[in-house]
Amino acid sequence: MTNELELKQWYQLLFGKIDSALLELKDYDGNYYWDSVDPNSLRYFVSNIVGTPWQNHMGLSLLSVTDRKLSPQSIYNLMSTINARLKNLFAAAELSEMVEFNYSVVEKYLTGSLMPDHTDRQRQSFLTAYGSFIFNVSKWITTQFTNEQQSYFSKFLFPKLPFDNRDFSVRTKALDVAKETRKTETSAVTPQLPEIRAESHFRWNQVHRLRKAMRDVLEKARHDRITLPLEFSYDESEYTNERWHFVLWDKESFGRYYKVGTSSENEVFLEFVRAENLDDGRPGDGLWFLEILRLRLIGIWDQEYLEDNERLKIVEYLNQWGYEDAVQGQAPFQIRNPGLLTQSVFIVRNSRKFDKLLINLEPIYVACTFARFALDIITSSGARMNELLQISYDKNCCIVTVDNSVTPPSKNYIYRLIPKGREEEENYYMPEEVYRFMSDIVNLLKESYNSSSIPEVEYSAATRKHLMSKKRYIFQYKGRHINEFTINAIIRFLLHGTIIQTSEGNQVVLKAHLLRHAFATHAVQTEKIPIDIVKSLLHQKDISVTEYYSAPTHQQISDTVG
DNA sequence: CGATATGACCTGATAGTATC
DNA sequence: GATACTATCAGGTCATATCG
Repeated sequence: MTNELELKQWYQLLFGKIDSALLELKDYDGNYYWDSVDPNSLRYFVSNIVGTPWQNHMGLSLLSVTDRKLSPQSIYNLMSTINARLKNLFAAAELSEMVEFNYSVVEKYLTGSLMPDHTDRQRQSFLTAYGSFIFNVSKWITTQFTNEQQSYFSKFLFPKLPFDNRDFSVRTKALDVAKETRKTETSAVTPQLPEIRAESHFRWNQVHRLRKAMRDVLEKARHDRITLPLEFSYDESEYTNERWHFVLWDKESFGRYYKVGTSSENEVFLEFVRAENLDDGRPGDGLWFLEILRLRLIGIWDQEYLEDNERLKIVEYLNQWGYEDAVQGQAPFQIRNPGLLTQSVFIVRNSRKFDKLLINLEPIYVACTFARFALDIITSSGARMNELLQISYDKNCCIVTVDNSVTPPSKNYIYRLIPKGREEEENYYMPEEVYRFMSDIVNLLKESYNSSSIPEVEYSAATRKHLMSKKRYIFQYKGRHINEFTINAIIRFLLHGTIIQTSEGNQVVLKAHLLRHAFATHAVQTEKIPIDIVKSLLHQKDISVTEYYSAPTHQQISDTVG
């Protein structure tokens, strides 16, 4: 018996640290409660909570919310919120034991006399999370345990508070403010939704053509046995009416020419030389992202070696595009997937060193491709981030049905994805174009994997990960599922420089969820789709949520009046 | 080795929504 | 309509890779 226990990882981690009765607690069927604790939460518990005065309180709460089947993400959020706050509170009020912790401390915090620099929203979040723990534990303990157990564990109950959220109006206030912000931002994006999609296609085409031009040159060079570097230019006439000049390098030739070395693979890359207007020969703008490269904004740009004036210049530039926290080092184009956007050490260092505009095109092309795909899906279906990420290349997810009741028969293109709050797949209808572009991505992936199939990868987002198995997710690269952080970064990259302003003239920072709001508003107000249809398109259960989403924007109201 | 660039993993705030 | 839960989004820190 003891042996069985000692084999368990949680037992090894917690033995001798937390209360032993709590550690060995079992349910009616004789299963240990700690067995079902989510690994992520267990890790957090071990590294952050063990050793604190509230470790047993938190442990009991953790078991209760786990047994009551809250989602792993919720549990993690609750636990980390409360833990962070208790840490602050104990330090600020100089407490050392749980018995000293009572409602007066919390009251001081909630009224702002303790830790005045915290926001109302933080105070309110703590109260909500704390209340949730108390609620769950008290409900759980009275239904699951004998009287003796109840009285034993009562010493591990967080003290009840004589007030709840209703006593503090901060929540409603905070929510109203947030809603209003969201509303003005949606208002700015909605009228531009078609343009956003068009712009993303246009820019993707630009990069696509550049990649093709580069590959042609490379092919020719190899065929004719010409050594790099090699200058080339081509005309970008579709919109820009410019001729762009580049030099094709590889690391070896660049290294020889500039006397620098590399220990990594010999890859080709581009140097952007100049753009000229085809009519009058004046300098042109070139690609939309050149300034991002010039300022080295991909990834974490706020490095220690930056001179003050360089830093100032970047902050100003980012502020101009709506990144208000730039001064704190906000990194809008930081991605969290290798192989996307990131230019490589060689490129970045040498760009800086020789003041050249060097471009590692493939990571940019890949990023733009996924960004375009994501934008297509969100702007045509209003899908959430988590739904987007679920799209996989297999017959259970991608379904095409034929409707024979009309002539000629029409096809429906459907993704089967699990929406928020549910456990079964539902239908997401897509335009045919989305499906067509998906096969381009599949080809890109096959090429990059150098294989006739694409591999199954682990689901990346922590939220709902427990529902998602390893699959051939479309949003993947280099053997990894692309995560939500990356998606937002590449969307911002692809649409960078698109002017989207609120009525007050503030530049809006795009993110996936904002586009969902814009989609709903656009569908109801402009496309005149009935609200109950929009509700089902968005996979919402409650029509009042859809109504809030799709209420007319300020812009549309003023258009009507004007 | 030192400096810079990138990656992996952890933490936590805040927005959104299903449900009571 | 409020609450309780669930999702999105972002920042921090430390480890590792790259190159002089």
